[in-house]
Amino acid sequence: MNTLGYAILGLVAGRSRTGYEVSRAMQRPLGYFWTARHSQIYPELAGLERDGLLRSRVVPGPGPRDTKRYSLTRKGKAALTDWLASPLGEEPAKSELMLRVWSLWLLSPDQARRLIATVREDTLEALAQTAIEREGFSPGVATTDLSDPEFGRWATLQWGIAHREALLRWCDWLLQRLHESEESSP
Amino acid sequence: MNTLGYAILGLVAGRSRTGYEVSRAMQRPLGYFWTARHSQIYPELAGLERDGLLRSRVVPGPGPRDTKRYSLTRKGKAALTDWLASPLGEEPAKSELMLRVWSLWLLSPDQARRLIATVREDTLEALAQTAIEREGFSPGVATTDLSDPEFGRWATLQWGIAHREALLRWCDWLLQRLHESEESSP
DNA sequence: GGACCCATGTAAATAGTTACATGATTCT
DNA sequence: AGAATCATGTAACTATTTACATGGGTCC
Repeated sequence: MNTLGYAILGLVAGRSRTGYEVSRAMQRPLGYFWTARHSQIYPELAGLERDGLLRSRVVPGPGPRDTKRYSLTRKGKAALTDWLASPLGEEPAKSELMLRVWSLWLLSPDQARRLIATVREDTLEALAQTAIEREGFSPGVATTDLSDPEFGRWATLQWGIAHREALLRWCDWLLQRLHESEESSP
Repeated sequence: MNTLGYAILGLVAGRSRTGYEVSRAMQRPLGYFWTARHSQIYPELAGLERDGLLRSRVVPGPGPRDTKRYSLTRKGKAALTDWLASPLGEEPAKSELMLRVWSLWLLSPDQARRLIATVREDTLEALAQTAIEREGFSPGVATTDLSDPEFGRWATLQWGIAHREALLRWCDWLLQRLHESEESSP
């Protein structure tokens, strides 16, 4: 079983979904932590059904064609909870931003400042977006009750905010250094 | 050009390196932000040399066999700086931890608490490790001078610390909620 | 009429992991 | 003697992205 499979099971566990709905959730909000394109999702859904972790029923969709709506089987729920409680390995971090920062010394202070300033702007925008998402919750069951299927969305949203706020502070710290560099060696 | 190529150029830009040294740096410290195994690195190095972005000279290594030591060409430096200043897309986030948190409602309060407590412990350990790494700097040129090849390592280390401290606070926040849940529905 | 959303698939290519292969040196 | 580190590569497999393919409905 691969991680994408568990991601899909986690989405379908909360409520039944069509492939298209899974696909949209993998853009946002789950996409903040795990992304996949529809070309990866549809074959994976078929595989999960073949393995008896999901079941589907064909229903007339809102669109022109029939859609398959997937829901979790008992076996699927067991697989998901087993995975949740299993030991968590190291997070394989991939940050193109930090990769660029590693080589920041090759840029002029002004170019470096522009790069970080842009990141700051984008982060600020993303924070405004999360503020909107947060409004969809207040102060519902999900924010206090672990057994609510929305609890995870709430908890990960909180991390999204905390993460971006930390990034914002780091940008400010770095911009401060860069301004100092610019003054001492213009 | 792919991202791995720029990661390698960034490593070789600071000082010449052998494939093995690049490989180790991709475990730590660059590995905190971009990882690659040697099986991916050696072919990529060969490709970068073929494209004229790196040049190598064969030197007798400390080990039994001759090693190729790579350094950046003018063309390679130009490619790297162009990439650094180019528009930065969205960070494709992949966090298995947050993927699990999404489905946390499926676990008992006690199981959930154990998962997050383990993450807390691991984060604390990682922070202790970064503290050791930070000592290698104090208070050298890299911490103030953007033109120092070590500046990026310093700046990314700062982010590593800030990121982990934010994660720690989020764990504490979530554990607080989970204890409340445990009391109200045991 | 054109752009965009709904809706689901397959094919081809690239990126990344795991396993195979080899062999000297240094530490325990 | 056995394990770990140095050192470099290839082969097979899995994961992910990009492109191809199709077509109705809704909004402007």
